[in-house]
Amino acid sequence: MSDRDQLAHDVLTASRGRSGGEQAPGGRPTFESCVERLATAIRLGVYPYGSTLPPERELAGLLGVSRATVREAIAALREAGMVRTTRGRGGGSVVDHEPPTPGSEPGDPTGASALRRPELLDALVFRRVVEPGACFVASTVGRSATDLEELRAAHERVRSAQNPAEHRQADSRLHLAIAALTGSAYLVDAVTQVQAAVHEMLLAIPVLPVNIEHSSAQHAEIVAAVEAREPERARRAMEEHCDDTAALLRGLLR
Amino acid sequence: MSDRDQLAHDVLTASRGRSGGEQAPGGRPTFESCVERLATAIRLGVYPYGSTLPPERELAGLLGVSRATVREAIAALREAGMVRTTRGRGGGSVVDHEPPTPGSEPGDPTGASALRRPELLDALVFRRVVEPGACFVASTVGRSATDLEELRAAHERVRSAQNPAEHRQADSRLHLAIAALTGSAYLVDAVTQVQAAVHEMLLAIPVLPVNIEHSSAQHAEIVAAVEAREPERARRAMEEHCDDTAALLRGLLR
DNA sequence: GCCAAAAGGTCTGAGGTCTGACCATTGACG
DNA sequence: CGTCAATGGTCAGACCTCAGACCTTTTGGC
Repeated sequence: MSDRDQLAHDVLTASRGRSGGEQAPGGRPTFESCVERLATAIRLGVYPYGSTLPPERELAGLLGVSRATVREAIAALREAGMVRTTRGRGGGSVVDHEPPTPGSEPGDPTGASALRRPELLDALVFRRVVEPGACFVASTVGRSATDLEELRAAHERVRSAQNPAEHRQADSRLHLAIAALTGSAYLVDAVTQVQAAVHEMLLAIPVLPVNIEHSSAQHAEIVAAVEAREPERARRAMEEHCDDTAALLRGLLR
Repeated sequence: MSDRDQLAHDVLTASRGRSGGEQAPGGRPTFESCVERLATAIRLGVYPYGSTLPPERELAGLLGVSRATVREAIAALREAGMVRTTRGRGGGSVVDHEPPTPGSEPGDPTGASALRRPELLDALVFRRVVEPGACFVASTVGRSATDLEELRAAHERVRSAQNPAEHRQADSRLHLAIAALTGSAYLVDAVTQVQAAVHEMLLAIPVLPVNIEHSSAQHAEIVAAVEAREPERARRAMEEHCDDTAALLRGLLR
């Protein structure tokens, strides 16, 4: 199993969306959580645009559900325009470019997420703990050459992103790559959750080029510290990165 | 909703046991996760010995499942000897003293948990990130007087514990109380997970009085730092505490 | 060009879970 | 001392999910 597959496994295994504690009363938690986990994995760049999702039978194993449920989830993604499915050998579901605002609720996203705002702000607190911690651990544990390769590739993808959407996805992917360096499924799970929340928040605010530049400088420092195996420096750098992002989000979301 | 109820909500909402990614093929993930979450909440001292669990209808809401499933889960706990159930007004399920080794599998726990050892060791890594982070946050955010009262009460319970089992439970409760200080459901969730893992590991090794003494000194320092609102000091103290516990566990579990 | 492998598409019976209502028991309160 | 509200106990129908086999389509390799 390659590193990418391992990361995919961890991300797909990540806790279902914290919908406030209670599950949907409709009575179909499994199907909905599958849709959410797959959509999150795609949005966070685990399966980039144009790539092919694993076969349904494999996804069923990764997600821990039956193939029938996976199929329903993929059908939902297909209806949402996130994937295209073809049959036969070499076929599968390829990730399509996400439409601008395909949201199931046509209402404005800010209004819809008003109920989730406390949870999203909580995610920022959690992130300030988890991501710097992941940087610290990533700077101490032994990591394979392929792991480091993944890290550099993810960093490069962030720097060469052509548009905000691409940058956003590559950014998430970089943060996940750092977490994956630790080899801790718990940490990857936690970072997946916070990145999903951050992603959702960033979609709701305007992204300025100055923000991206600032972010890129911090990314460089973080990656350098992790590669140099300097735990304290890596943690500090990620703390600053989280603080700045959090300040931006807290300011623009209120 | 009181602080205690809020904590109960967070703990019960915590992610289901990370059974390695895949769910039990038997096909009853919900029921089993209910049993595990309730048992964890009891073991971690959210519902101390002799206290009464919330009514079934309320638990159903907290756990996000139907009352029928809650009833099955409580029935399982009853068969395991963890609770006693009485009917009528003022009745309910009261937490009974846990029998020494009621485990569903009569096999030795070490052998049974051999498969989970990588996950348990991973929990130690995650803990080293999450608990110090919770201490840091708890030392920065505003906390209510009742929150601080909870903290002091939990600390006092640890110090006055009469036997190892009681000490173990009070210790978990103290760590949860610190996490609850942050007001972050994510952090409480994470600490719940790591405490459940730590609890499981500590049950498998002999506990020496010298370990408890060492631990108590660190607890005092941690609580003092949190109360004094010194984030760096609190984090550092908890890091040491986690490192020492981890060293003990890693040494005795291999 | 043929064929086997790889993928999605379909079906069926069994079993788990949810919703919602109703019954039975008991103690708190007037 | 009686009432009744709170609590556990029970049931039925609908829906969801699972497992596994089988079919259909497509393509890569011989």
